[in-house]
Amino acid sequence: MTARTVSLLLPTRDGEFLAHYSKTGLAELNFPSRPKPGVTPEKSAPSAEIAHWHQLTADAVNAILSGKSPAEFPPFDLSVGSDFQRAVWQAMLQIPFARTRTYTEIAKAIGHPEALRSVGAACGANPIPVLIPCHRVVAAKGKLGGFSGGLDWKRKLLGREGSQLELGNCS
DNA sequence: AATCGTCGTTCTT
DNA sequence: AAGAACGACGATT
Repeated sequence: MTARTVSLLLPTRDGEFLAHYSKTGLAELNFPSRPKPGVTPEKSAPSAEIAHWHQLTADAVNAILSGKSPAEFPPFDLSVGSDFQRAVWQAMLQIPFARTRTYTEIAKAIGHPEALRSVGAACGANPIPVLIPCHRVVAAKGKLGGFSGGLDWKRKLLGREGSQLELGNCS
């Protein structure tokens, strides 16, 4: 029995994202090219509370896409994740705007210095990309690592934030 | 370039 | 319930 969620379109200059809200907050955010299969977006928010959350989500997403630090986030519903995954996602939220961390640094930050590979898996399982900035997690030696939404998005997001990418120049 | 260590999650018995 | 396989990694050979 899956928890009921409300899905709303989120137009940006880079296409229409799709945001999913549970009873307690934003539960999932999809990139334009990867809508969650089998869901049809609502025409409008069914409650003032969700309308407010959606406004906050839209503002935050648009801010980041414009290279600006987001002012405010909606509440997140991260109840789907395991303890380990939530710890990783929380750690990613601590990464300052326009900065990056390596998978190893995140692993150390949550007290599992050896579990860096699992950290990568948890990044891929992040239900709210862009706002939970999985794009700011990069591999060691300036390598980009991977990205669930496609590496082009990771580059675009980091570029918009003005992060310095030292790619490929480390042979 | 190929291999190995490492560990949480997911898929198979 | 238990074990094997699989990674958005990193270090070594």
